[in-house]
Amino acid sequence: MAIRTQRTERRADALSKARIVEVAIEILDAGGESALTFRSLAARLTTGSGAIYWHVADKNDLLGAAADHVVAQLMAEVGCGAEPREAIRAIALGVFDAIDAHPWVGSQLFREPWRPAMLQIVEGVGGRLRALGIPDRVQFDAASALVHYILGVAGQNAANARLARETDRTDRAAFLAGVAARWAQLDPTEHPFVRQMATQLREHDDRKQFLAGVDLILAGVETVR
Amino acid sequence: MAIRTQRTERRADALSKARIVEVAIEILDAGGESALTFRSLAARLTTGSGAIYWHVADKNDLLGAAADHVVAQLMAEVGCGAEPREAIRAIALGVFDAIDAHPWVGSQLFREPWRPAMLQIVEGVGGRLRALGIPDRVQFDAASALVHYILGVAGQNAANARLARETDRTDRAAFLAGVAARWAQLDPTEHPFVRQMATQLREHDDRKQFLAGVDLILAGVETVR
DNA sequence: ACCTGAACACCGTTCAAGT
DNA sequence: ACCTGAACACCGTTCAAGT
Repeated sequence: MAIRTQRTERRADALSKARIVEVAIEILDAGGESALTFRSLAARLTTGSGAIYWHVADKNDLLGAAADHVVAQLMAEVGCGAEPREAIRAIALGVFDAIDAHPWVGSQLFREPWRPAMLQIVEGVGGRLRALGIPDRVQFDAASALVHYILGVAGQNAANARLARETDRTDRAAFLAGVAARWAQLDPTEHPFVRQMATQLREHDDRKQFLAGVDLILAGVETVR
Repeated sequence: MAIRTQRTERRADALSKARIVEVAIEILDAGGESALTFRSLAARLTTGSGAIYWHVADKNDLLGAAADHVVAQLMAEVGCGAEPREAIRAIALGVFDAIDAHPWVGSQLFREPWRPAMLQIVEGVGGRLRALGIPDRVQFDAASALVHYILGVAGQNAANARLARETDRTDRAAFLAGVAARWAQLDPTEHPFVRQMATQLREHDDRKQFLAGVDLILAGVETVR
């Protein structure tokens, strides 16, 4: 029974929360939120599904830790630019691009506002607003507005990515073109604006439009300075 | 076997999509997203779980239809105020209050941007922006910014409500106080802004802050007019 | 045409049993 | 201390069978 004893021998790469999160991110990136199950994760880690619970409280904790890891990495890459406005833009774009690469993060950011992911984003944006030297009251309103706007786009992109996967229109441009086509067919008297927006949606750069929204809020902040 | 024949007799209130959605909303409001299952729904409708599939494609369709119903009602109540800026504020507050009453709607708004719920919000906001007579380009950026901001707050409130239910801190004020307490205990050198924000969070009116965000974006729009 | 409810193929989570 | 994997209590969805 040499095979048997070898099988149960202690593995070289012992299980750890870091390793579990790492593999979880790989599964999420490859197959979306529905692909991550304790069974698929255990199979990839060549262990039992129950073993994961020794390192992770539950699935919520696992998803939260995975999102924290992605956001921590992105915030480290953003660094601390000199000019506050530019730094805020960099953070916003960093989150946008991170959700583009890991769509499932978008829906995770909302859960548990005391998690590192959310705290880092709020601190990153709010700290730069404080550096702008605007009144306290405005600081909090502006930080809240910017973070909620970023979350909103993140959540929408996450949902779109899920739908794109289901429809087999893998890339974002093709998916948005599909949405535009639907919008364009709406009743002109009931939805004149959405119809007009559809033509824009077909050829627009949504990353650029995202940044335009950030600038719009920042411009509003200057107003009440 | 009189009982048996009576049991299988056709009910007075026949099943319909409208009736299914109505009861689904009741369950969602009472017990949150996790309370709605085809089994619980079938029990409340005194029918088999399979019967629901005759009127509804799947759970996604059911949740979407429920959210559409709530949003349609709220948009009807908002009406069409004279001044565009006031109308946008009214729509935003309408969505905010609707999610306060039906938190599960918050996470549903993201899914399928061609659903009536999303279309009505985009049209409502965008149409009023057009009435302001600003350039096309700015109109679309502003509509995108406003809708994504509203969605972001909606999603966050939905997540908070779910957490509040799990923690038994049913009302929003108590939940936010709990978040504030956590934030206040953070490391002052790592999270100076979030710590300062915590004291604000404890006693602030988040409905008012939500409106302040809308005004901030509208002020930004005036800038590029 | 519409409804019934058992059956199927999954989940997350637990836990006695192992090393 | 850490891992294993069967078992439990659920899900959404399907579908033969009924009226």
